Amino acid sequence: MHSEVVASRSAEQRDSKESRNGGPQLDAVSLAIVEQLQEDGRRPYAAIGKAVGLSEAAVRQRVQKLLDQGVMQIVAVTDPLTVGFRRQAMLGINVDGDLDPVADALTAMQEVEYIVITAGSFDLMVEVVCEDDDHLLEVINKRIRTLPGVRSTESFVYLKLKKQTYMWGTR
Amino acid sequence: MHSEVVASRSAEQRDSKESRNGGPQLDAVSLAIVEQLQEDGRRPYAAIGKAVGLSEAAVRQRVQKLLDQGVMQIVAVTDPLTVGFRRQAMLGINVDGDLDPVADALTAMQEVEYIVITAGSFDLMVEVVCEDDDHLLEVINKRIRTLPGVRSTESFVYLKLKKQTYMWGTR
DNA sequence: CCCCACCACTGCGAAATCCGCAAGCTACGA
DNA sequence: TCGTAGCTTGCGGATTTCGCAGTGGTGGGG
Repeated sequence: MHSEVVASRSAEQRDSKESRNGGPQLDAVSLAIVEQLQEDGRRPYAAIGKAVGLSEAAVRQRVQKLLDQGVMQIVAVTDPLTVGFRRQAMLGINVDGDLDPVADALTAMQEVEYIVITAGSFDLMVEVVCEDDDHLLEVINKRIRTLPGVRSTESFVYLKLKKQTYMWGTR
Repeated sequence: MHSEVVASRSAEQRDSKESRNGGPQLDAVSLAIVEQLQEDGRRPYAAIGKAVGLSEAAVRQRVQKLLDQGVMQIVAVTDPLTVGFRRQAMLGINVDGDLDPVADALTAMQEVEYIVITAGSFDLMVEVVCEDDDHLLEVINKRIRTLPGVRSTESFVYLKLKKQTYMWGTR
């Protein structure tokens, strides 16, 4: 029993160091736990334990640690349009010099819910959620385009959200 | 008691019909429930009930309905890089003619986790999650660019995820 | 080599939560 | 007037959560 996913920490742990990108690397068991919670964020610990081959308490500890470390978050996600935010857009941004100051300033804005540094014809791609056109205009024109370092922006206003999934892993 | 969020169904419900965009519109109470679960997807029903002014049973019923209707989902979200998917990209796509066939084909691909129809110099923006460069190349080049109707694509490979939030509402 | 600290896991009992169900109430529309 | 829909209260049993004590393995330090 308890053999479905063998931790085998000694074999898996070859690169357990912090990989340069950010968070710590996950072993096979934590990965399996994340997958379970990607299917259903409210799944009970005992059920997860059964699936990954761990006791209920162990799962609880791991989940708590994953949450504390910020590796994952368990939340409700919706289509913002349904929740009363009627204007949403993706912005492509080009920056002069260091990206970080701009990225940090954007992080501080609550209307900005998603920020990625990219390779390609944009340096940054950010997603903004606004209440209406006026709000969107203000955020883009007054708050983002005026940030020091921002050279140019291009806007893609959302017309319809077609798909939104969180089940990589489940393949 | 039970006065923090007054439902006042008669006043709120002016536009309760299906708005053209998709899901049904939410009243103030369901909105408050969603906000609670955006902060913590595992928050107990009783606590939510206290916060929004509803009984535990009523919250349970509403949450179940919201899940069934697909208005929201309660899931774990992570940075894919942490979970072993080492290549991720945003694609801007331009399409000849009707967008829907292309959007539907993309929806069927499990590597595509996010699809939006946009106004601007792209018709579609999609986010893809892949295991490595080979995988990414195959998805873009062999599976997406060959779809009938796809005129052109532009890729923005992710270098670093800087922010990811799900707490609109909480403002 | 022993000892000890540390960490992750297990097992268990108590408390809290979940869940289904029933009865009663109100608002609303046919 | 009747029926429906949604909420509330109350309840009990099953399940889950949570804290804590105990165990086993691993890696120093003496």
